Amino acid sequence: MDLPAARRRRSSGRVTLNDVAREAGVSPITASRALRGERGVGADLVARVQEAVRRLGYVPDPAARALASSRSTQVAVLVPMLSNTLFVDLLEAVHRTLFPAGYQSLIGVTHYDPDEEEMLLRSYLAHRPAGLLVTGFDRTEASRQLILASGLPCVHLMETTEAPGVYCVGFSQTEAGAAITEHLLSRGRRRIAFVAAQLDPRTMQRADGYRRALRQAGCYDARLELLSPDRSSLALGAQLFEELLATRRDIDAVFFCNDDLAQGGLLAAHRLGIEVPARVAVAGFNDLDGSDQMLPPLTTVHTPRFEVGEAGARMLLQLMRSDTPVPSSVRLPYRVVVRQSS
Amino acid sequence: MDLPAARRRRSSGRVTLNDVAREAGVSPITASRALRGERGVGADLVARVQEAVRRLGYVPDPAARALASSRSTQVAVLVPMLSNTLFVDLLEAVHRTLFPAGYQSLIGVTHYDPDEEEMLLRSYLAHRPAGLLVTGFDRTEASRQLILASGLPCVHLMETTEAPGVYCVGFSQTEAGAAITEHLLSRGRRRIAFVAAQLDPRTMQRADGYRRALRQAGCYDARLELLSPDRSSLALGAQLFEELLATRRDIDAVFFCNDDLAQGGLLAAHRLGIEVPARVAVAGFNDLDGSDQMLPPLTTVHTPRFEVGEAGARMLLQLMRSDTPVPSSVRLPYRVVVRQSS
DNA sequence: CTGAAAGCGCTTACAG
DNA sequence: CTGAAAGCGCTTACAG
Repeated sequence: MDLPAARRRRSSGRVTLNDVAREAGVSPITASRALRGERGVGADLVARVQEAVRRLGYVPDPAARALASSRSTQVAVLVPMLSNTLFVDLLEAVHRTLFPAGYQSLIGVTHYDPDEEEMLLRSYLAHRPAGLLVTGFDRTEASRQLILASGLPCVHLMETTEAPGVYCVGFSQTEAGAAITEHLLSRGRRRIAFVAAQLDPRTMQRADGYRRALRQAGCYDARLELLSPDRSSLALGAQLFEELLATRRDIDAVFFCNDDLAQGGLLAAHRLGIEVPARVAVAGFNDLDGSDQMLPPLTTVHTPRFEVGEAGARMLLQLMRSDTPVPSSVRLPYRVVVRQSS
Repeated sequence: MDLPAARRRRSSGRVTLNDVAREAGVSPITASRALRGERGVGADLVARVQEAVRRLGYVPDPAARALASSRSTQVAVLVPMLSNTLFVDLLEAVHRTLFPAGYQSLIGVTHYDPDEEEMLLRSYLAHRPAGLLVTGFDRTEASRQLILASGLPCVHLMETTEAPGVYCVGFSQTEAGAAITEHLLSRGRRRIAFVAAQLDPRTMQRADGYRRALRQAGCYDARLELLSPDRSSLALGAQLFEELLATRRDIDAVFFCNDDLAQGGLLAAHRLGIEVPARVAVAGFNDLDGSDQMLPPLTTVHTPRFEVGEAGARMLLQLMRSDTPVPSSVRLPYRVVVRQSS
């Protein structure tokens, strides 16, 4: 054991593919192919390899695999913010779909900042992920180039486009915004305010839907929009609702761009003694936890984030297998949930 | 270019450490050392290497690094559930501390299931993380062994122990549970109910604190505990509150083990026309988003999850540098936040 | 303080 | 359908 070769060993005692191959009486290449389910390997050999794996307790080394194949089993998933529970649900669905297929989610939170997204992208791309899941289409030109140059399969979540070669799963934020506005119109409301925070692209698409619906009804009034770049929260919703009521006294409805704001607005209405929906109807967006518990229960749009996460992950799985998903753009249904606040 | 050697090339065109070394006129080993800030490299050489890195746009390959050093720059972080925004805050603080130091968080969600934690641990350990951040101490024996056998630095979050060799940052869930109960006692309440969901270890520690405080005051009554193994949510809080009021009519206060339950309870009280705090005082735990907006604003315990995340990540950073953190167990302060619900 | 050699544990590309 | 050789891009261990 004092041979130079032995002294140079750095072996960690880890069970390697070589050990498995020897145990199964095949070559390492065959063992590798058998493990990865590459077809063209005899069924008997596959069985022998799997048995050897079980007996030895072999665990493949992702680092070695990534180095040799220049592709890991990690999928980078970029979302704006976890305090918006919408994205927690999305991640949950992504994880449930990807993990059983052998992929880990490498979660990145961009805080709605394109520059931060670009930085995360650089960092994660170095890890040779097997694929990319990103939120929406709004990013820096450099980010776009990074994604393109990586040549990695990439699926865009939450929004859709028909641009060729772009894979995406989402729903129409604009139409959903219009739908909830039309619901308020159908209740006889005419002075419908729009209150938004964060002002990210999807929020502004909802704003577009709101505007379109009101213009169509001949009720649009730009002064009824209250937009704040601050982070969305119940407290901000309450504050904006108060501000709205103090400055636009004739409104008869409010569409909040997210349920947390709407919940805050509803609580503020209580505090101010403003009757909902008698005096003002209130609607939210996303159908988050607690909205059905509010007083009165909140009318909102139930968005298919679980479905988006699952379908998006499935599409990515196809791309990673070099299959071509058809269609490349999937638009999922949302649902207006009418409760007592409108 | 038709030499056998050339035909076998798989080069991805990637800029490698070799390129950097050549550009800087040093050996790859020296370049490697200079990049990792290993001391014992001449300052002039370090500068030349860094200049070459900049010029070539070199990005180190984490897979190759992990394979060669059997250590990656990823830190596995295991939390129970992201729908409890407590853990979103924790992760945020962890990421803010680890990322600038060159580490990525590999987030794993256990869903409060020790078996799922074990599975995630196996999967993540294969990735040779540089360190481990786990929630609490309650896990399978196999998980414990996996962590031990990995030899990786590991910091436990949210709870503390004085057991030697165990690194942890948290606060006393038991004392915090006792403190909020004592606050209710100090308000003259004597029939104080305890309502809990999920029933994870930390929830049960809060229950212990509740019991201890009430026993000390001679007010403990086991029938005032309402424990549900279901997932915590506003809806469940509302339901449990109704159940409590229907079956324990003489209570004068409720301590909910988490703010989401308490918020649901407060909303249920409104619906039922039960005055808070006149008829029943209500207290929560964690001080989550919206608790200050409730009607009335919720009395709760503000828990130091940002601080736990940051201090825990810092401690892990020390361990990964092979420093020995002193002390090995850090107990952070919580704060009883008295609002109008009590 | 710097370097030449070997190796980490896989997979790719070629051959048969 | 199976395999021997080379290589992925780093770092470790040894030497000077």
